[in-house]
Amino acid sequence: MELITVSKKTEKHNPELAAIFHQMASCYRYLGAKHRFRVMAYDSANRTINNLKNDISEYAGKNDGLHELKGIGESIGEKIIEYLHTGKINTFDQLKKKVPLGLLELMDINGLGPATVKTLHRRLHINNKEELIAAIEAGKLENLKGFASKKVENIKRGLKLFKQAHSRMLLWDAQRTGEDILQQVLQLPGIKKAALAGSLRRKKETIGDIDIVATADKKDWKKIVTRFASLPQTDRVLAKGDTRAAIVLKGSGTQVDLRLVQAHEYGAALLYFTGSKEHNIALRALARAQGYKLNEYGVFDAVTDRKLPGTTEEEIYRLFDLQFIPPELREAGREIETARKKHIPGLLQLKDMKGDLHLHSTWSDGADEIETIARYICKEFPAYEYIVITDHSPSERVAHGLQPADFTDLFREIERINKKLGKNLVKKGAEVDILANGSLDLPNELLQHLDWVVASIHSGFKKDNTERLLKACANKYVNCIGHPWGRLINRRDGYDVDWNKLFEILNKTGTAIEINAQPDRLDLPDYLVKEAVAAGVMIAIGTDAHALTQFDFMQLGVSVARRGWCEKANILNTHSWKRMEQFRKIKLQWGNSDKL
DNA sequence: GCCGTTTTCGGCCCGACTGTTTTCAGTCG
Ligand SMILES: Nc1nc2c(ncn2[C@H]2C[C@H](O)[C@@H](COP(=O)(O)OP(=O)(O)OP(=O)(O)O)O2)c(=O)[nH]1
Ligand SMILES: [Mg+2]
Ligand SMILES: [Mg+2]
Ligand SMILES: [Zn+2]
Repeated sequence: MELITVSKKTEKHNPELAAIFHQMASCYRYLGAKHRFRVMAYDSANRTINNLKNDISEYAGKNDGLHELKGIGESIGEKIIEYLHTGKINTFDQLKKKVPLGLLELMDINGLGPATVKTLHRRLHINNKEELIAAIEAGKLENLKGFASKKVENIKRGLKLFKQAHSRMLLWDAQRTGEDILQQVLQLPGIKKAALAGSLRRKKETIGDIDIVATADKKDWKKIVTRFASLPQTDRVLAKGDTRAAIVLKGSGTQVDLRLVQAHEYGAALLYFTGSKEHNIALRALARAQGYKLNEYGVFDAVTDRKLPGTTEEEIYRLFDLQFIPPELREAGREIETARKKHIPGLLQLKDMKGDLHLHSTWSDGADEIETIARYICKEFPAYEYIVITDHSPSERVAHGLQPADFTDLFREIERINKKLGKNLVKKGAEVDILANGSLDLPNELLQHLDWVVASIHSGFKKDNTERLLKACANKYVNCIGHPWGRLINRRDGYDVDWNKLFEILNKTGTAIEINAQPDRLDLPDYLVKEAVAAGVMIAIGTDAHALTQFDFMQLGVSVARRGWCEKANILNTHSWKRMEQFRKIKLQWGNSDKL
């Protein structure tokens, strides 16, 4: 236990500070085109701060700590310091005097941008949503130039929809819907090729809409767009033109964007529609600097406008002397400069996975018998060399956690099944609860007989849980910290963790950290995976499956790892069980030694 | 506002669709 030093109470400025910069960006967007680069700058600062490993004060405390962050320079850096000292940013206070904050909310309504909102404010003195609704009801918009019937109708609908504003979809759900719509698009007469693009192709943890790019002969486009707009699931058509259409699906209200190009433009179109927006802008700026023009139709000589050969994404990247950048890395990070240096890693692939390290059976709250699971894995995941049964520990009462005494029977059952299978596929494990004081829910005398121990927190989400996690790491039988952040996407924020400290101790003790692949967990999240790997921590991917179909969640775990820039070697369960045992042995040796 | 294999100043993407226009601004991808 000498490892555990009291970690400083983690301060928490990031969410509020990021929100301020987001609002400042919106204010400048409202104030007009002359501020458009400032808008990009504040948006970028907002993104950066929302994806930090540590609290911003940690970076501010270090020399150049702030400047090393992407999108934070002289001016925003000073504002961060000001905020940390005074709790306010003077420039923001000034902005708020110029731009009523209610107007920012109006700009979030579909179809309302800065120009429209400015007119409403200037001419009708509208300051917020309520006043806009009242003005519409009073018929005040009808006399306004530029606000004819259709526009007013659109605003009304936007206001109504805004009330039922829904959260972003989980990646898993969006993939199912996306595949479904994609199949229907592929059936449309004239379609040659079609693929999912946008955030879905980049495998972001949440998805705003479904983007599909397709190829067809130009003569067929009109027909295709019409057929697409009248798909059985179509609730409403948002836009319908010569080359693209957007619909809203019945029930879910999910938006689907379809973009058509000719066959030879496919690579450029896929590149465009995959994004991200920031990646596109950076690529296009690079193209321009090299005397080219890049758009969704291809690469063109900026002077002659002649199209350069090259029809695939790979060829387009190569034209700019860049390595191919996998979609998962195309965000607003440093992927382009990395590709220029040819340092893009060979990312983890699904086929690299050799086993599942987190799953539940009927011995606690899983739906299936261990034997059923084992047979299913043999059939559906023949590449797996091991699966670890990690049922819950006693304190998880609702999940029917196992009592220590139950493990004798459990071991016997696992041995029986392995014998029947003729191979040691099934390993003995547990997901042991980390109790409020950081101690474990099962005794060491039991843990020492397990092949793999996942320790995780299932209570006390409101406080800083670093100490509890560190204490669990200090147990030589704990091999992995499960769902380390404890967040549930769209439902519950993760608890506070001093990630620096945790990564350091994980590394020192030889403990792995989990990517829990449940669709609403994806925990660790991608940006922390990257940081963990940089800190030398090994990653373990577990589906946390509670039913047979959930073993497919492994692909989500792999997606998170890829977005965290992971190679095969960074992931523990790409290795043979022999290597896994070595990993465990090193920790045992550490545990038996003087521990530094 | 930020940023830098060429630039510590002068760049920071480019095109489709809508609604209202008499020739295009605004918004979105
Ligand atoms: N060049 C360029 N491309 C853009 C711009 N906005 C969007 N795109 C491209 C890149 C995006 O990934 C793609 C789809 O746009 P979306 O608005 O659906 O964004 P995306 O799918 O990335 O995220 P989402 O989860 O839908 O919010 O279109 C832009 O302003 N410029
Ligand atoms: Mg999208
Ligand atoms: Mg879209
Ligand atoms: Zn759990």
